[in-house]
Amino acid sequence: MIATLTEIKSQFKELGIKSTIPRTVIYQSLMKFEHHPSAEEIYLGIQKKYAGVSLATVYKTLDLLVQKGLAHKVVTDEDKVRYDARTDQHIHLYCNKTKKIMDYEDPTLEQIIMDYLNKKGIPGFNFSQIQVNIKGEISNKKINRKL
Amino acid sequence: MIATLTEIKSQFKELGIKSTIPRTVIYQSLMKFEHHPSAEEIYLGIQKKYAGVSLATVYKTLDLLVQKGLAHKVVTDEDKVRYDARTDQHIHLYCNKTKKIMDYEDPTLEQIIMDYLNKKGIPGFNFSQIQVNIKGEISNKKINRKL
DNA sequence: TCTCAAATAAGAATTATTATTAATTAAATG
DNA sequence: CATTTAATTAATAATAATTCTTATTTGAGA
Ligand SMILES: [Mn+2]
Ligand SMILES: [Mn+2]
Ligand SMILES: [Zn+2]
Ligand SMILES: [Zn+2]
Repeated sequence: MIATLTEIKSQFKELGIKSTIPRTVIYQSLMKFEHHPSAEEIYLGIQKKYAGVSLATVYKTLDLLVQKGLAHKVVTDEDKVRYDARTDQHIHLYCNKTKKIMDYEDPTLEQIIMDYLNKKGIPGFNFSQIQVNIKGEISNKKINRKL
Repeated sequence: MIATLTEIKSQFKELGIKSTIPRTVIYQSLMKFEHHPSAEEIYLGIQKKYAGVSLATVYKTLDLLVQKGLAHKVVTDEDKVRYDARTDQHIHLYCNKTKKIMDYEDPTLEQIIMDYLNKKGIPGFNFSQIQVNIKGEISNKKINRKL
């Protein structure tokens, strides 16, 4: 999950992304976050390691990563976009209380939904991706979940 | 689906919402929209029938409706919240091309998911609502779908 | 009808994000 | 390795959505 600098650079090269220090730092930071950070969180998180990166660059780089398929946007009903270094199909748990967004692995459920939709189809609509968001509240018993 | 003014007023009274002209007009407008409008769309749509309502009032009223359970927010990766007069469980189709959000009825699929989750549970999480968003593109064959 | 707490209009303020532009930098080339 | 140059960045201005402030208006109850 956390890639080395060399790996990132070759990944960038493959995708035709010019490799710069801000870009590698931002991408590494996004991957290291244990939750789904906003642009500002990444901006702040970076300052220790690489002060001087501007917020605009963070935004532009995140956009680039999204466009090149290295990251996904995650939206909530707050006015702030979050980013996700995971781009494979997975489910998000939204906690109404803490406002945290957690990854939830359930390949079986995803498969059930996909099988159903692939068999049935949606008249007049060509679907390419399904998104399952589950809202609720973290319950007292602590589970070590990826935020 | 489209309620009469008297119905709206009694609905408001039940929920402890003071009935005012802006509120009833905004709520009626939201219900009449065949798609999932933004605050500004409602603001503009209202002007014919009731000019003079301010945009701030539209925002405040929509927030109130959401809080009282008469409307839901619908978010997209654009920086603009949409509103939905439907508050029952239903699926949304997001068209990447037209950016339209359509309601999709599939009680069977919803039931399958609910059954699965209710049986299995999510460790450490108390879920209250699931949201299924299906992304893709409207296909050429025209289907009369609720936007 | 009168009263008054609650709601509204108008516009200022805030916040997240995007655009502009001059300076910097990374890759390609010799 | 030094040079070239197009792409990237920092700084900051601009924009767009939403929220806040406050003086005025309004609707529900007495
Ligand atoms: Mn915005
Ligand atoms: Mn905003
Ligand atoms: Zn995720
Ligand atoms: Zn809907």
